[in-house]
Amino acid sequence: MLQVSRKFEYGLHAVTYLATKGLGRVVTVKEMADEMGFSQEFLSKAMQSLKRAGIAASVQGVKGGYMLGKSTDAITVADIAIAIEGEPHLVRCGVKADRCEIFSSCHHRGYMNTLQHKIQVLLAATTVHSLLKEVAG
Amino acid sequence: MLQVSRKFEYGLHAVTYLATKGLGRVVTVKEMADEMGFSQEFLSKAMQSLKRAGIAASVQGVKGGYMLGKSTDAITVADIAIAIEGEPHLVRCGVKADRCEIFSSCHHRGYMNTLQHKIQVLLAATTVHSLLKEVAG
DNA sequence: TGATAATAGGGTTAAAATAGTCCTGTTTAA
DNA sequence: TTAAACAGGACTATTTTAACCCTATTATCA
Repeated sequence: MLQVSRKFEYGLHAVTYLATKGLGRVVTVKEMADEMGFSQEFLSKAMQSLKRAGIAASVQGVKGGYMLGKSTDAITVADIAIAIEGEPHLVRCGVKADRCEIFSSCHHRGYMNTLQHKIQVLLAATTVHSLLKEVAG
Repeated sequence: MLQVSRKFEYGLHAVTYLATKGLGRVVTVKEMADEMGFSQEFLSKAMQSLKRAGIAASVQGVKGGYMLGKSTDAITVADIAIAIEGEPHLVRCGVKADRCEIFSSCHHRGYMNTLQHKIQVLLAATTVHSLLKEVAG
């Protein structure tokens, strides 16, 4: 329950990595994968998602790679999560109301939706900029 | 990402079901499974977890079944989650530090631990009693 | 006292989600 | 025109979750 996917972790690490390299510097997926010990192909998928969301920008061709698409204080952890995992659905009936057999008498759907919103607020409250100031504990 | 397991949903529904039946009334797994459209065997596992955590109490033998083990305002959503899923680990390095390849230079471990704690606080802030007053939306 | 209806729980299988790989195409610097 | 990189579709492997099966135990009741 409530565990973040590896793809999200890769994406978050990649963003902080790019951030430490500065806004303009182009970094290859290979460099990041080697540096952090991730699967290059899989990290590549995460980068593509980040690019589509505008969080990263890419340069194609030889000497190509990725860089940040925005400043570090314009990217929140929520942005990265949504880019990589899509909109979260804490509880199943949020996704498929017709599948839930006790939909009409459900006692916790409202609560779960509220909870999901609160978690989203928590994620949106942290920018990459503030994350970089964190010390590993 | 960030989706609750079916076992937890079953458990939560079962607890609210027991709560509506009153503290003393013994209810069988069969009744709950039929009523809510769940797998009887799987719900049974969830009930066993809830019992071990003291959230539910059981009566064995014919005429046996489950009832709540505490009053509804002494059971939080966090209690149910921990009973069924164990302590949550939002991020992997919280589970296996030695497996994480960038442990020493990790920029987000501290943040993730804090985040996890905040989510736990959110879950602990809702009792079954307050949940029953929620209206499905 | 034996049949039955229930919880308790170990072990196994099935299904779904996640993680990772492979391959082909496109872009572009040198 | 070659090579290094991104882009992305399709596939496979692994892991996790969900469900099922089977046996044991408990306790009611005819």
